[in-house]
Amino acid sequence: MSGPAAKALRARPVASADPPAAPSSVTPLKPPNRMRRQVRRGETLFGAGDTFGTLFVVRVGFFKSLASSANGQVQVTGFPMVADVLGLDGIDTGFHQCDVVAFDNAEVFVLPFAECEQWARETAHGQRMLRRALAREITRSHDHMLLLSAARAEQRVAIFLLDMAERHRRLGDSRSRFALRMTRQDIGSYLGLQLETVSRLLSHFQREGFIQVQGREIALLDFPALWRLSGHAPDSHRPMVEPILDPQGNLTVVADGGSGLTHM
Amino acid sequence: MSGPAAKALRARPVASADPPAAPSSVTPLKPPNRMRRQVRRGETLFGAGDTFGTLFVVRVGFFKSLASSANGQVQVTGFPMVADVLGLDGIDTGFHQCDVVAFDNAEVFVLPFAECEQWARETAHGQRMLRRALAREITRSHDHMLLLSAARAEQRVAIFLLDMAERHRRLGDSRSRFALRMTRQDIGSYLGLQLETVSRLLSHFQREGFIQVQGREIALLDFPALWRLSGHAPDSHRPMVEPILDPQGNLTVVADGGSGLTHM
DNA sequence: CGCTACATTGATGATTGTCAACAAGTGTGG
DNA sequence: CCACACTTGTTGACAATCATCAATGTAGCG
Repeated sequence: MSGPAAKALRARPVASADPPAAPSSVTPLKPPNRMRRQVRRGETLFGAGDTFGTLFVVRVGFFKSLASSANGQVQVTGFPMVADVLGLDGIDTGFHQCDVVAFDNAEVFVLPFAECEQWARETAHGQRMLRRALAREITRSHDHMLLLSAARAEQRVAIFLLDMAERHRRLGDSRSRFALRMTRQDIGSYLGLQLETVSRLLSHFQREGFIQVQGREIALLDFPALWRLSGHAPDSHRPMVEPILDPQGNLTVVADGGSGLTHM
Repeated sequence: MSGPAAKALRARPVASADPPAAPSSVTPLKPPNRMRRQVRRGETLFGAGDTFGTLFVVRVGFFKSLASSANGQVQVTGFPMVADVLGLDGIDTGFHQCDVVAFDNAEVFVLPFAECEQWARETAHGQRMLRRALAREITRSHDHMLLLSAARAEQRVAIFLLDMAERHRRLGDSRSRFALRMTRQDIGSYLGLQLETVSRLLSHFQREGFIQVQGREIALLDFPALWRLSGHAPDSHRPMVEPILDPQGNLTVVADGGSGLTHM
């Protein structure tokens, strides 16, 4: 799967870059727009047990990631969407730990991990990007653990809705009207609740006038009320650092020397 | 709070190591045994909001790590013990997200992060170690999320006991008799339960003859029963890759050229 | 010795899971 | 085009788990 650069690079861990000589001192990650992959609705991008070789960045579409425990239980661990990084869970063991499934027809950038490693080795920026992608996953998990152990169902659903709203806002969509791509069961699994509980609470929120639901179409009508239910402050979302996709949907890959030049 | 090395290193992120020049072409991580730090019982190794500058590896002692949410809730996210890596949560933002508190008088290796970065940049092994430390944290979080959302109280406590047993075994202690360092409340917080529930279940397990409890002294008497309760297979623990401490309690830092030489 | 923190146990109730019925939407094939 | 199966979502009734409140016991520590 990884390009021809892969094995050549693994062999010589440090050293100067080898293939077509780079114009500047540092080879950028690659022309990323060439390396894409289509994933059709319902298809898995990768599955638990697959050998790990590449990272992915979502370019179009929505996904769910599923972790399964030793005893065979399956849980939704996240809903990756545009600009999210996928595949980090495979770095540790060399095999993916999660299934990642597309809700829609989707498209991802494919980043052979060997190239990412090289990039990280040769540029301070690359190193930072890779590390942050990993570290952000950690903080995200911690946040979610807190939700799962310390919040009541009402809080969880409110937090979920606000999180989805915030993520849509960041992508330039409306934060108050959007379509959920996942089923109530997916939401329940993600939040550690039964699907009936999710459904009931959505109905309840609607009766109270906080939201409007019709199937998977959601409109958030009363953010202050949802914030109150969630127990969080209005601005309590973690800051976004160094977005991975530019507004045009291209990968931002920054060379080392310059101070923030965006490559494409 | 972090030692004197911290700010000096933050200032010069890359560059060659500063103190005594390294003999070989690749500077090993450092003479690690010199960089240690004592933490007294009840002291915090670092706290949420502290500027991140160093990683730590536990050499002696037991800790708890605490995450706090935006709304002020606090949860125990883990019980680091010997050979565990601490401080990874600060990489993302540059500030620590957790408090880490010592249960006993403890001692940690101090790894200035700038040196870790350099090590990771210059050696394939270093890169792998850092990445794996991060990635393992991710898989650990996923496992814990599964526990928090999908397991019943009885399961959670059984899993907790088996996990503690396994970790003690790996450190060369008895896996069937050990002392819990944390309070019932800490356990409850970690497992997403109330302290009374933990206490009740421990008593219950004892009545059934699965364990023997007296305060914090625990003896596991019937592993098959606990495995059954936990819903896991006997061997369901993730494999250990490349231990960070050797049997003598020294950091294993491997230079790039050799194929597994242990430094000290 | 008494204070304090920690642990155990019981009684009670709230939250949420479970079971079940039904409605609405979607796609398939006759 | 309609009947049909199938998935998803909603709502209700009920039960179980676990949290809460409270009382008591115990161990460490000045």
